[in-house]
Amino acid sequence: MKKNINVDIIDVAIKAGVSPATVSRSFNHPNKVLKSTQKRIEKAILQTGYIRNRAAQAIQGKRSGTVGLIVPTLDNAIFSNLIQAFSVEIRQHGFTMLVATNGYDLDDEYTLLRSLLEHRVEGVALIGHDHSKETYNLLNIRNVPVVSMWNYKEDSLISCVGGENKEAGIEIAKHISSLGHTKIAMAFPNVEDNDRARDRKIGVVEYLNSQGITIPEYWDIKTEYSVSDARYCAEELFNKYPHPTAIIAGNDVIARGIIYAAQSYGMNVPKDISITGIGDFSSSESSFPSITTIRMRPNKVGKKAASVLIDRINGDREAEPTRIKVSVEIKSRESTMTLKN
Amino acid sequence: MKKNINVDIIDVAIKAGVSPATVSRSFNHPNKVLKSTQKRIEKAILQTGYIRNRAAQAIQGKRSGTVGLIVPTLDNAIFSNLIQAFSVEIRQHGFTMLVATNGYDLDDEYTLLRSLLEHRVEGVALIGHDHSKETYNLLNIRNVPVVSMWNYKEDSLISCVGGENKEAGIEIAKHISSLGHTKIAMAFPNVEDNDRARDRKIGVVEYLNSQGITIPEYWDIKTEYSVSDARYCAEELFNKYPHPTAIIAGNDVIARGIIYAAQSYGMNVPKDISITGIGDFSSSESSFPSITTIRMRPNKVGKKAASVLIDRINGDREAEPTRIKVSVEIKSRESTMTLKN
DNA sequence: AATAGTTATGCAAACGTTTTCATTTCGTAT
DNA sequence: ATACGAAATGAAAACGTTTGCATAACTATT
Repeated sequence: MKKNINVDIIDVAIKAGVSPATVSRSFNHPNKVLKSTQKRIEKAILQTGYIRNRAAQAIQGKRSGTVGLIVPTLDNAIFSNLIQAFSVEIRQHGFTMLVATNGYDLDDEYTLLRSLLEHRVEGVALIGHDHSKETYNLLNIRNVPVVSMWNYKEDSLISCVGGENKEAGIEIAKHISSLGHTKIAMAFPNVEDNDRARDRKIGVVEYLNSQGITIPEYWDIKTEYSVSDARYCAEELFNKYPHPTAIIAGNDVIARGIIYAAQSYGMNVPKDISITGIGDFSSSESSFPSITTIRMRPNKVGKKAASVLIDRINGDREAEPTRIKVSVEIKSRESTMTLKN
Repeated sequence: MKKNINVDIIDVAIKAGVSPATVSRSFNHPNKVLKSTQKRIEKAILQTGYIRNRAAQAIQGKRSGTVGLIVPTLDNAIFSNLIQAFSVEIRQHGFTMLVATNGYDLDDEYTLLRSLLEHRVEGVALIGHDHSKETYNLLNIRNVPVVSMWNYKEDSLISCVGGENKEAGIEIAKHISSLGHTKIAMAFPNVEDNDRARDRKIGVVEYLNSQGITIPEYWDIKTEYSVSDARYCAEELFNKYPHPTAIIAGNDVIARGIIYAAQSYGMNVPKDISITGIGDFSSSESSFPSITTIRMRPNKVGKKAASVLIDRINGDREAEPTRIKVSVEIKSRESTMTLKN
């Protein structure tokens, strides 16, 4: 078996009877080379099994053809819709995606960003607005095209695409309150270093307060971003009395964990207790009961963020951040109902 | 704000009062350079804000510091445990991961593989063993270190790490059959181009046949890999009579969709119907009811696959494929019970 | 038929590293 | 002190592209 590891642009050029420059042009400026020459080059590529070397291209200081993505974790429905949509869109434009996960650790994020920049990604996508000072600094100094996904912020330092999480919190609180609930619990993850969750929580609390409802500390549950931990925490809650008549969860994954807990305790959702999520992940509509939640349109956010990033890569490096607000919307489904008394 | 986009190794060298060669060595062979010189170089790096250029490194034909990963989709719990584990392990060894999704399209996969090779990934990870002839050919010709995840195959063409999916099918069928069920339905995705699902299904069918049980065609359900489609397909099934007393799903996601369907039809799982998954994804244990399934250890597979790939990258290019079988194991949980008659 | 304008191609100099080989420096044994 | 080997460093060639500039080959205009 012939191993053609080392065929380069020169071999192709020779085979096709042209200069390396022409081969290069046929990749990067196809309109600058004669159709017939292109044919010959293509044939030579096939014959030699040539695969162009992007590293050699990237070294020119031009395009590397990659963008970087840093997410807290891949192992969670929260981001998977978003990332998938982002990935598809980015590829449509000929980019390949470098992915790194930081496990919600902002220092780690900085290291990863550096590593991505070493690979000369043309742009970077991040989640949310909580990033370390070093991260922001580096992005700024190197003038990296960047977009933050998931959370809209009108005075963000960098471009962003997302919903207004505080508004999401308000909307869901409004919904629950309008159903007559006053004995309400909350289940959120640690909001430090996590602006998405923080804004949502603030929205919930502020709205409820404005309605004269306060959430006692023993109903302010801290949980991880996982079904299992949410279930566990909810069971802890159900072991004690009194029970709330509604629980507002920080996202759909947590909501699902709580619903499982309730069901395993023999409660009926929503008859015995109403439970809400935020996010509207892909399985929330088809679960049983389907989850009342706030639609944050992860697919739209992912896709839109990709195109914002690409625009920034191709466009004016000095432009003001692009900020796109994706509207949020209440999805009233089976997991909530009017308080019976 | 000073924009230091273009600081290179030479600038650092000058600042540190050494030659570029020494700076390079301090990255790649730190033991070959004096401690005191290293200190000076590090200081110069900090002062200049230098970020090394991996593209320029990769061009030497040496290390690019990246590995490629091609998965059908990111938007699914099936792969997320796996990928997360893979990603963490790969990074531990200083690699960055290029990710591409092919949407279960094998031609697309080939294109993506080419694109990854353009970026000179040092190795590639794929899912399963169903790949196009061109893909296998390219991997072979270029002698790319490669590992296939998720499915063990004793005569695989490439290295692999995974469980034996046929065995998984047999085990789950054995479980259901041992509970006394004979009226059994199946719900699998399209098994063409998907060896994982195909092997599982074969295992199920063969074992049941050996017990004298056959699955009628109207109980052989085709579904997509999603909660919503699985739920929809199951509802179609429940609309007709007779009902099976057990349903074997191709994986946990499908099982979950079926459970929702059953619950929404007022059935109790497992009292009215037993439902099984395959895979043991992270939320299967904490859902309600928890899902009886076959543990395929996605975390272990991902982690192990990463280390196999790295070994191959660093090791003998001509070695026989490494094949690691990760044992499968039945997890009997709440979604199944003995047939009551 | 001569000229100007266009288009296609080639030449050669970059791009930012790594590495081989040569040289210098240093420590140590005589 | 001197010589020797080892360790640290530098000089320069290489890696595989891209691109500005120059040239050659056409086309269209008069």
